[in-house]
Order: sequence, then structure tokens, then C-alpha cells
Amino acid sequence: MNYLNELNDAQKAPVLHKDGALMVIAGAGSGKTRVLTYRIAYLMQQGVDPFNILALTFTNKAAREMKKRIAYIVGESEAKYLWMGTFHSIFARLLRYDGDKLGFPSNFTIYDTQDSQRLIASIIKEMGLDKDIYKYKQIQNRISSYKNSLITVKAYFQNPELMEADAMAKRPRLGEIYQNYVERCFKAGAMDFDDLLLRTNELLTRFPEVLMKYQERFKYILVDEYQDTNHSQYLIVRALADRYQNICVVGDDAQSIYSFRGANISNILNFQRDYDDVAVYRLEQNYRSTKNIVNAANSIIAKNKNQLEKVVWTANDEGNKIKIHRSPTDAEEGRYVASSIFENKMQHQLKNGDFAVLYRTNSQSRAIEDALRKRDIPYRIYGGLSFYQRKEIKDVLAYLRLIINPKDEEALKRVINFPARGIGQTTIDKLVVAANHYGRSIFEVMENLDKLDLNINSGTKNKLRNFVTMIKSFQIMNEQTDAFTLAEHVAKKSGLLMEFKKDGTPEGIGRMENIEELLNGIKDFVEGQKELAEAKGDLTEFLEDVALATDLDKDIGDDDRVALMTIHLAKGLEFPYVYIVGMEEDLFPSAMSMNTRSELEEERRLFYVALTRAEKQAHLTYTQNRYRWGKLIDAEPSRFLEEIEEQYVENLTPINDGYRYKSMINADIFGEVDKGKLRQVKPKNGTPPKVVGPNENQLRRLRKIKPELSTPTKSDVVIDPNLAEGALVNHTRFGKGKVLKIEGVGNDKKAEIQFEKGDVKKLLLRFAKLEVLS
DNA sequence: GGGTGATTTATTTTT
DNA sequence: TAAATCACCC
Repeated sequence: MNYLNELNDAQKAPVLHKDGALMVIAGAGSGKTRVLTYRIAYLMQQGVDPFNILALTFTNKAAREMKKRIAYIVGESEAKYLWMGTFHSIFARLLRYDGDKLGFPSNFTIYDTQDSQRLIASIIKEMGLDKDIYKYKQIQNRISSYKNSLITVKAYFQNPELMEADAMAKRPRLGEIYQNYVERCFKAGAMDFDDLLLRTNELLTRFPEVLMKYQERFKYILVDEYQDTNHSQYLIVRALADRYQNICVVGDDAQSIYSFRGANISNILNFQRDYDDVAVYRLEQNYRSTKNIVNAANSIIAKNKNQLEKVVWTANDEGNKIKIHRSPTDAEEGRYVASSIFENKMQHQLKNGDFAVLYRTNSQSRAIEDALRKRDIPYRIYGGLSFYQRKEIKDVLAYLRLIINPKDEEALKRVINFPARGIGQTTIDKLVVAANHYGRSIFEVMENLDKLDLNINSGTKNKLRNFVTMIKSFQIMNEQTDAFTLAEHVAKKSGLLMEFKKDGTPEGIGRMENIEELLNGIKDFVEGQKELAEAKGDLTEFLEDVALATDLDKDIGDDDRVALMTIHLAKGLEFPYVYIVGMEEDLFPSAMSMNTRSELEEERRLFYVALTRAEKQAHLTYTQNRYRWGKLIDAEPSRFLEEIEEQYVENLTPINDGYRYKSMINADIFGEVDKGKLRQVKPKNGTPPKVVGPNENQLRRLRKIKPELSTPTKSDVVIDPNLAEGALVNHTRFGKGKVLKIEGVGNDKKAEIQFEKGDVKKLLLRFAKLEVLS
């Protein structure tokens, strides 16, 4: 099969470029995944051993899907040797092999953010610091960004500026907390998310022979979403690619939206400086969206100063204008979205899965959920509190973690007294003190209770011994049976299931069901792994899978639901109909991200990402009042609404008289917006708020809004007369296929098509972009 | 040591 | 608003 024919010339060039450094600047919807996939397939067909290819993607799901497509071209037996996955999962794997050189056991635990925060909170407490000044979440954030910038504890103490900055922020002992945190993680045989990258860097720097090994192994390296790599990731890639320089990065500076996680947009902007003879390719043709959407998105992103030159265009239809809708409250907004989805579904015979609702913050999902539920529209929420973050699930997982790695302090503290066993805070504190004193883990201290004088009464000692015995019996069982049988046993014997059962409330029952679901998940995992030759299907593998899984990674059936998620999570996805809700100042752009031009530009890129998810139709909605932290507050429309060129939008709700404007400072006129100055403009307490009339932008907008609202009249689409049964056709998304059947008349005319990729789909001709080939 | 009710704090985005 | 922590009493 000649897959190269599926590429346009711009796409073909980077696929065929074999050796050396290359960068692909790929506009939204320009087929970059396809380029990456085919490039890997092509390399393999050129004789490159899959064993020598490393591909770093943004989600594990993306990696899986890419692998599947590659397997389709080159065969499963070859494709399975590819190393593909997220930075975190790939390097966790690497550290399981070679982390022992750094003193980590191969079964190290991966601490999630909550584990890190709990540990930091207890360190702050142990150090006797004021928890109102040393807020554990902020501290965790700070430590995380140090790690992502490769500032180790040592580097921190050698950097007077950093210490100064923390001292100025009234936190002079931050360095000590950092140090303690790192030591405690090490002692617990645990790495946090950032460690997976930081420790990989340490490994590659301190052990040249390890670096050499992986440089030889990964002769070809491909990185997706390069604009979102942080310094730590950047250095790993550089180190690994240094020897052969066969590095291919793909990205779009306009879609860089993770700077809060340390992503550094200059990694992509400076790529050409980092490697010799960099070939640069641009993918500018968008295959995803209508002209209206593409042009509107372009008109927004043009407001950003800092970007690579690129013109995204499309040959697709003009499409409908972007619809803007105002609601009185967030509940009404939800209702509007729900009924609009309902109507579109009826009118155009669409599936729920054709719709997505995107928002800036997870907390916005509630109003949408309520409305969808009332209209009986099935939906699925991605992100937010994910399944694996639920309390009861984390409890079971903590027991399992403890079996694998008894040194895991956070897991131990979580379950040592849950279900209640009469081991209280006082006892735990004593154990922690002893553990720190002897430089051992809490579990080790518990194993040696008799040899230590800890001032614990004999009754409590007995309870501790029972706990140790229980965990040890689980460990023995782990050697004899598979992960599922063990987990089921643990859930029962630990008393967890009973605890939730006796609770009796609907909530408790729900928790029990969740545990059941987890057990089923483990069962599936074990059975799935058995089929793979390499994997063992053991508990360690499962826990790692869980620690690094994201909501997007889970393939939970393919039932048909509306997708609800944050814009961040939506990156890389596409939907025919997209609703972007909460288009309001202080929400989007977020109030936290308007301090500097670069923050505002990132919010704008985020909006760009959101809009370019839409294939056919985008809706933007905003409210006049919104519940935020329990109170109804005034909201004003987002500045981004005004930034779209007016020819691409249609206002569904005319502005009424009661409409109020607040003063807005426009960064384009005043340059860098200084939050301090902004505050001064606001009235001091006691002074009545100053009423300011609309500024120029707003006046312009007032003028352009036409009060009448007309539903666009739909004319019958002209359908290619050659499109008949038996015809070969090409679809922009599904590829080539053969028409099996034509049914319906006029606007309802549908074709049933067998695609080469194996799927049979029924498409409405008036929407399907079909090209007749014969 | 455990449980209950009062108070408070949080909302940016995620591997 | 709702979860999470705290203070107090048993």
C-alpha cells in the first residue's frame, strides 16, 4: 500500500527527509500526526530498526493510536518494538532499568501531586513552620518549577538570587523544605512526576556509559508537541540526540499552552540554533475546519507578537459563522448549550460524539452537566477528578503500593489507620520521628518495634504488629498470584470493602462500586498484558500505568457521548461542533494570567487552540452573571470576543440597554499591563465605583451588532453526480473508501462507505467532504 | 484515639 | 458551594 499518496507535497517532504535535524512547524489541523506516523513507517521501510526509534508524544493514547497505524503499514511484529509514549512514561521505564545507579529500587513508587503535597505538608509541620506562611500547595508548586528548570537542591543553595527571592517572599526556609522533601522521597523509594525527568537528566549526566547506551539505542528521535517541552525535557532530548543528531521535532508555537508547567516556547523558537543544518518544514494547509473558523483563528493569533511566521489556510468550505451567545447566568448558559446541541443533533442527524463543550476551568463543568442531564443527553467528563484520584481508589492503590514498596511513606500514612485500627496521629508522629532519626523507613521502624524504645504502649504496639503482618502476608501472596486475585484479596482483607459497605449511604455504595470497577480494570489489565510477550502483567506494571494514565488515555468503550473537558485537555483533538463556554473577562482570559503580556498571549493561544478544535461550527458563549465561589458575581464579555474579526462572527443575542461596561485596559495600547497599576485604577473601599463608558473597541463592537437574528437558510447542496454505488471516494478524515449504498433524498442523502482502514461509516452527503475518485 | 460540628479556604490549566 | 481542616468533647 502506498501511503505516501495520502500526503500533500508539504507533508511528504519531512516524511522523506531521512537523516539529520528537522523541524516541522505544523499549523492547527494540518495533519502533523499523519506526518509523524508516516515518517516513522517510512524510516522503518528504509531499514531503520524499530528498536532504534524513540517517539515522544503528548498523551499515551496518541502514542497507542500512532503505533496502531504504523502497525497497519509495517506489520505488528515490527511495530511493537518501537518506544513510543509520553516523556514521563518512557523515562519512568528507563529509570526502572537504570535508576539503581542513582540508588533507586527498580520498583520505585511514583508520587502523584497529592502525595507530594501531603509529604510537603508534613515536613512543614515537622519543621515547626507556620502553615499560613508556608502553604504546602504553593511550596509544592515552587519545588516543581525548580525541578523542571533543573535547579537541584545543591543548585538552589548555590544561587543567591533564588534564595533572596524566597526570603523576600517571607519563606527563607524554602531551601530546607526542598532538601528535606528530596531526601524523604529518596528514602521512600519514590519519585514525583518531575523526578522522572530530573533523575533521567541526572542519570545521563553522571553516567556517560548510560548516556552512550541510550544514544546508540535511540538513533532516531521524534518529538511531538515540541512547543510544550520544558527545560528538563529539552535537555534529555538534546543529550540523547547529540550523537546522531537524527532528531525530528514537530510543533506549533501558536499552540504552546503549558508554560505553567515549565514549558518553554523558546525551545521551538531556538531549535535552529541548537542543531546543525536544521531543515525546516511548514505545514500550513488546514484540513480540519471551515474557512470561517480558520480565518477567525488567524485573526486572533495575529494579535500575538511573539511567533514564528506561518500562514494557515484551508481549501474547505466557507462554513457557518461563529455563533456568539450571551446568557444571564451560568445555569442559563448550560441550558442554551444543551438545547443547541439537541437541536443540531435533530436537524443534522448527528451523534453525541460530534459535540464537545470546552471550558477554561474544571469547575465550569457542573452547570453544563446539569443541563445536559436534564435533557437526557449523554456526556462524558474528561479530567477534573479522575477515577484514579478518588479517595476509595487511592486507598486500594495505597495498599497495593505498600506491597510493592513498603518504604512508600505516603501510601503507608494513608492506610495505616484506614479502616480505623486504633493507630492514631500521636503514634504515627512517634514513628515518623523515629524513622527520621534512624534514617529508616516507617515500615522498617515498625518491623523492629521491640528493639526500639518509642514510648508506645503495648496495646498499640500490637496493632502495629498486626498491620505489618497483614502487609507481609499480602507480599507473600503477590509472589504467588496475579495482580487481580491479589487486589481482590486486599480489598476484602484490609477491611476497605466492609468499611464502605457498612456505611450504607448511597455514597458508600457508590464507593464500593468504584472499587469493583477498579478490580475489573485490574483484571482487564492482567489479561491484556498476558497477550503481550514482553510484559509480565504484574502489579508494578499496573501501578505505573495508573500513575501516569490520564483521562484521555482511557478508552472507555466507544459509546456515544458529548465530550466535556478543559481546553488544555482538548489539544490535539477535533470535533465537528464545539462550544466554548465562559467567554468572560477574569475567567478566560483567567484573572491569574493577565499580569504580563506573555501570560495574556498564552491565554490567547489557548483560545486559538479551543477554536481550532472545531471542524464545522464553533459556538462561543458568555454570561452576565456567574456563580463563583458560591456567590453570584457580575461578568463581562471576554476581550477575545472582540478580537475576532467581525466578518467571521454572528451575534445571536443583541446587546441590551441594561448592559454595563467596566473600564478595560487594552494591552495593545498601553503595552505591558501591570497588575499593580490596574489595582490603582480600581476604587478604594468606600468610594463608589467609577462608571466608565465604552472604549473605542467596544464602540466599534456596539456598532457592528445587528439586532435581528435570522436562522441561516439552507440551500440544497449540490452532490457530485458521479457519487454512486461502487464509486471510489476519498474522505479528508477517513481516507479512501468504496461506496456500498446510497440512501435518502435531498438533504438527507446518505452514503454507506467501506473505508480502507476497515470501518464502515454512514455519512450525510451534504456534510461529508467526499472526493469522487472514479 | 475517635467522632462530630464549626470554620475556612479555594478556582487556572496537568504529566 | 463544597471540600477540607480544626477544635472540642467523649
